[in-house]
Order: sequence, then C-alpha cells, then structure tokens
Amino acid sequence: MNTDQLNQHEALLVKNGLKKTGARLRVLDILSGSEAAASQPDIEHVVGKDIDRVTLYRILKTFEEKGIIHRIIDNQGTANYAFCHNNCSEHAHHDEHLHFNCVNCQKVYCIDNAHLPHFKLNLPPGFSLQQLSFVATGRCENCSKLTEQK
Amino acid sequence: MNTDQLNQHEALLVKNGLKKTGARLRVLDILSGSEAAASQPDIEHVVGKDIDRVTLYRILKTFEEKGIIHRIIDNQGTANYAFCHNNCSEHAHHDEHLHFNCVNCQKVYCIDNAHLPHFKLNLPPGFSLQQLSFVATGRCENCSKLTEQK
DNA sequence: TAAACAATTGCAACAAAATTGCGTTTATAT
DNA sequence: ATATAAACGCAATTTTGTTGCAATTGTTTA
Ligand SMILES: [Mn+2]
Ligand SMILES: [Mn+2]
Ligand SMILES: [Zn+2]
Ligand SMILES: [Zn+2]
Repeated sequence: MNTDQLNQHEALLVKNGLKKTGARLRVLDILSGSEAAASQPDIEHVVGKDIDRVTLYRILKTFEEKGIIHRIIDNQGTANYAFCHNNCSEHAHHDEHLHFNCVNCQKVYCIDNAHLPHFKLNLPPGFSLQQLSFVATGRCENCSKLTEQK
Repeated sequence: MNTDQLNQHEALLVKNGLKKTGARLRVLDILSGSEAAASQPDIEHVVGKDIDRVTLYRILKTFEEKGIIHRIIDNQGTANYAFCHNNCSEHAHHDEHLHFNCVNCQKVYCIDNAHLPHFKLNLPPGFSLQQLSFVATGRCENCSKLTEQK
C-alpha cells in the first residue's frame, strides 16, 4: 500500500532483470510486512487464490536465486523466507546472521546483531567448509509473554 | 548380519521398553551401516516393500522419542536420522555436536570432535534461548575427491 | 505351553508440499 | 503497434507425511 515501498520493490525487480508483475510485488509486500520470516504455507494462505501455487513457488525460487531473499528451513523442515540484508547477489548469498526458531509459534527470526564469534572449526580431513550457520531455538518475545501470563 | 551388533540392537530395544520386531531391527541395522545420517527417502528406498511406509515413519518417530536416534533437517528440508551418541533419553536429547551438510551429495554428517566454542548469545529482549545448533555446509570428503579428479 | 493383551503392523484413504509440462498471457524492448 | 522472451495458470504427477482401523504378533502370565 505504501507508495515509497512500492517504488522500492519495483526498482528491486528491475535491478535484478525481473519483470514487474503483480504477483511478484505482492510477495515482496508480504515479506516487507512481517517482522519474522514468512513461511511458505503462510504466504500461500495469505495470497489465497490470487496467485497460483506454482507461480508462488517459482517466484520464491527466482527471488532466492537472485539474492533478493534467503530461505531458512525451520526445525520442522518448513521453508521460511526473508529479505536479504547484505550484499547478496545472483552469485552468492551472505546471510550469515543468527536464525532464531521459536519452539512455540515456529516462527523464524533473522537476528543481525547477536554478535557471533569467529573461530576455526576442526573438521575431519577432506571436509571443506563453505559456510557455518547458527540456529537458536527457544521462545520468542511474543511466546515468552504468553507463558508468563498463564 | 553381525551377531554382536544384532544383540546390541535387541538390547537397545528392550532397554527402551520396545518390542523386538524385524522392522525395527532392520532400521537399526541400516542406521548402523552408514557413516553419514540416513535420510528418510534413503531408508524408505532401501527397505522397499519389506516395511510399510507408515510403519517406517512410526518406527523413526518412536526411536526419536526414546532418545535412540535424532533427526536432522538438511538444507533441502529433508529429514535425516542418526544414532544418538550421548546420554539421550525419553526425556531430553543432548546431541549438541556439529552437523555437516554436503552441498554436493546432500549427506549429513554428525561431527563430534569439532570443538565448538561456548559464548554468550546477544538475543533481543524477551527471547529466551533453549539450544544453539551449528550447521556447516561445504563438500564432504568423498565429494572433495570427486572434484579434484575432474 | 497356551491364553491374554497390549503393542505393533499393514492397508486404505487422505492431506500437504513440491515439481513438471504445456499452452496462454503479458511486460517490455524495438 | 508489434515482436518476443518472460511469466503465468492449469492439469497432472510425485514426494512426504498423517490418520483411522482392523489384523497380527511379541511378551507376559497363568
Ligand atoms: Mn535470515
Ligand atoms: Mn547428529
Ligand atoms: Zn514464538
Ligand atoms: Zn558429499
């Protein structure tokens, strides 16, 4: 609904050589509007019949390949999607921040300022490291509140 | 096929109050025989029609609940299973080791002796931590060899 | 050793998640 | 305005996982 944001999203599509379509802008809008990563089922539920299931899958895949969003698999194996903050591109993702997966609501939060340590991993011979990811589990802010109230 | 191992597996079932059945022993045998974690599709493929799909799911679920095996979701969202080494039980899992997910063959390796650092995570207010897991991605030993040869 | 009984399994049906092929529509460049 | 590749919608299929129920089986006990 926000015009500034709409222009921003349109620019994002153009920058990545993607056509400006209603479906794509809709997905970008949904992702913008949620504090946590959006799960595939959630997105699908929100858009309803406005966007065909297959189209949605293709949009998410394209966005991921272009480095616009990144996919986070939660503890149940469900795909969640969030905007990339860093300089991710078609060639490589650089989303090396903490992901927090709530055990209660299952939401996945991207946490940028939990400063993660740098250290040497002691891998077995022959194993070469490309990326190390950190996944925290616990209760998110909302769900912690709910527990207190009981 | 190994008699020692068979007895060991039977004892494991008895210890956990589970009946000794062919299907369960078969699953334990498969898990024993693979250096990496076994994916659900792999196991299903290996057992073929010997074990009904539903039975397999139930066996894996039971084993996980009893603390016999733990589930690792890989980067594609596929469930992988491996024996628990530590003192996991019906009540809690303690599989806090590194998981290595190969980008080429997708296999998941449990790596016990990659000493992971202890440190304080800086979580946003209201977020409470239960567990932190480390997932490395890269090429496993086998797949590294394959690349060299080309 | 035979009966008893709960645990385990197999089958059928269903649901959700994801993919493929193909014909049609549409955004954009010329 | 037109051409064209990109994007989309629809149908069909595959994979993954679940539920209910009846039949079977492992173990306990008499
Ligand atoms: Mn993230
Ligand atoms: Mn493990
Ligand atoms: Zn939560
Ligand atoms: Zn590999």
